Amino acid sequence: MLDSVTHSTFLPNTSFCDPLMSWTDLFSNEEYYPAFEHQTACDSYWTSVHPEYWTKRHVWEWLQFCCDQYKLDANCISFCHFNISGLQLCGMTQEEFMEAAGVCGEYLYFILQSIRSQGYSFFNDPDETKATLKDYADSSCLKTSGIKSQDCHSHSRTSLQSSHLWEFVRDLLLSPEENCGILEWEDREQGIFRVVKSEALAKMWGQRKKNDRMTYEKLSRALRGGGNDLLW
DNA sequence: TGGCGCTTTCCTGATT
DNA sequence: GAATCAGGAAAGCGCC
Repeated sequence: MLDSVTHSTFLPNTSFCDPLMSWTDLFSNEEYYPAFEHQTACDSYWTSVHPEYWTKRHVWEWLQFCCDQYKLDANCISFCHFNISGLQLCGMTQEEFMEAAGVCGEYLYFILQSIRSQGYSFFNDPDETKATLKDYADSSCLKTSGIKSQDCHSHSRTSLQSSHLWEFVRDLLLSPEENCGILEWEDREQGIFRVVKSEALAKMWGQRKKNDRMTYEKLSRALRGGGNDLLW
């Protein structure tokens, strides 16, 4: 009852860039994206420009806006696919969006099309916009296999305060500084990871749940029961 | 308050 | 035979 290799569908878009890059990592790359203070959509320059004329930086600001505003899971997004200009972004098909952003791709595509059609008014009528997008998100999430509708709205970026086991494991994998060698990737592209320190993992999970009696046997049972088929 | 989803706990059987 | 792994079942818990 020790180390094991667990397979999940975690982080499907890992072919060309490090999926563990955080927004901080991305926006601290001043060569392409000079440091900027977070702005609301309405006081950002890119909101007043048609998407076709966005620069790469505008595209990334738009992505960040979408993640923040609509609670999209940034972990689903393959950021390297969006290192493109607005013109290239507008040329992407819905399928390409889904390839680049997984379960969020369809949603991002819808948002972009809304901005293209509505222009600046998209940001001027936030209530109506949110309602439209929420309706779309609900229907989109419902028909997206392997992900629960609440997940589309409830969890955003990496947080070690996650209450679900699969979030806890995901966050450990996404946080090497917290990982301490407890988990390590076997094949990151296929989402296969190894539990190196099973007892330590169980102890950490037990501490999280305030359960001194947690064991790896129980933890692994919970992983087998619900985590293996989840889309992370 | 009931339904639902997730986790915990205990158990059994298969495999090594 | 012991250790490990996998899964069934039921209860507990929190959330809506």
